[in-house]
Amino acid sequence: MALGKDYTGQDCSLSRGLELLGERWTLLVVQNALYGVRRFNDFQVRLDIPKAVLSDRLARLTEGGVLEKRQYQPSPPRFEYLLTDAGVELWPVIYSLSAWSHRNIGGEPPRLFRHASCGSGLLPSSDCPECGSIPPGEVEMYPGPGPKRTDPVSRAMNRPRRLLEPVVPA
Amino acid sequence: MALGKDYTGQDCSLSRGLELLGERWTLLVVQNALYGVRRFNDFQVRLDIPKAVLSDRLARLTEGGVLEKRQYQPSPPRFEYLLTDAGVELWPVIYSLSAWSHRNIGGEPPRLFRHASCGSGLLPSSDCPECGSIPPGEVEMYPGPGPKRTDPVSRAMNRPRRLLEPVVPA
DNA sequence: CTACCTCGGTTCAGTCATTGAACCCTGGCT
DNA sequence: AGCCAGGGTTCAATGACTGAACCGAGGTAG
Repeated sequence: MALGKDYTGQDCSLSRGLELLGERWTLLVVQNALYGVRRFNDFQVRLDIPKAVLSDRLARLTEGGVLEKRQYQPSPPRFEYLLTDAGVELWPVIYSLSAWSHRNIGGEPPRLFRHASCGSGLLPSSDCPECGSIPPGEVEMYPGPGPKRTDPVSRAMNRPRRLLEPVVPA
Repeated sequence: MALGKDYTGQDCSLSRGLELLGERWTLLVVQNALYGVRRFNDFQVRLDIPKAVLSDRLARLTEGGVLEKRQYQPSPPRFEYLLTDAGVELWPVIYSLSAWSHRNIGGEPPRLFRHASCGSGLLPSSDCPECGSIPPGEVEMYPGPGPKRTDPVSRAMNRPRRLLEPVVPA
């Protein structure tokens, strides 16, 4: 990750994971991909991230097998970044870290999550208390009490929706 | 986190969590604290981290309520850093990210984990497949097939042991 | 009493990453 | 012909990380 140096000498899987995912912005990009963001411009608008950094992060995540870059129309050529299966498997990591942060740092969450088919809120592990482990496609996201961004991408995301459902700004 | 700028403008808990935990080395420090490392020097030896950075990370984690600094002997004055309850709650986050990295990036793990009382390996969520959610104190860590560091702290850690049990280098 | 050792740091110059603004190119649209 | 959108690249300034050197309090061996 940062500073050209990797975590050489470290012997654990975590350090290898952090080389790919541990840089600034990277996990927020993955989070937004889970929320349905797919296009360069939409990531940029929603995250307020410098374009050069976004470009780098999308490229690394693509190399690393977390995202896949696809052309979604031939002309003008336009691209989107989709989560791979490996990328989707990051949902429990991202949710559990969000949940930890909410419990231990505070702040009102702008978005809440529930199991779409039974309506239960999720456990910190991202499991459903009634049904156990559930895939992200069955998780419904809906507005919570916290403050929300007002850019078009965030507004499109604030309507109740499943994870992974593509965001289409107005 | 990095660059004096925080993730201002972001509206999610995750960004607040990453301000505290998302810097280089921070999560590895917490991981090693879960593995039983407590002293400045032991972190430094095991992680090969610049002392200035370690000093900064321990201070931030202490401010942030993840660690607690304690003097464990009066003379000469010596200190240790213990995980708070909030810090211990990071175990599922760290384990699930490690497990993801192992599945999706590869490499042999130097350490494996099982539920001490029933002997089952852990699910990716860090739950026991037989007993469900278990506290870190009931997780036993034992050597896996992967390469291991040979510094004294790592060697002390490579004996089978519970999470959180203090590491005592030879 | 002196020299040396450990622990737990701090200081500092050099290197590398991030930022934000400016620019660029392709291909529509008017 | 001129303008716009999407998806980037370039570049100077700023800030973080690195590694080596240094430091001070308190033991301890000679």
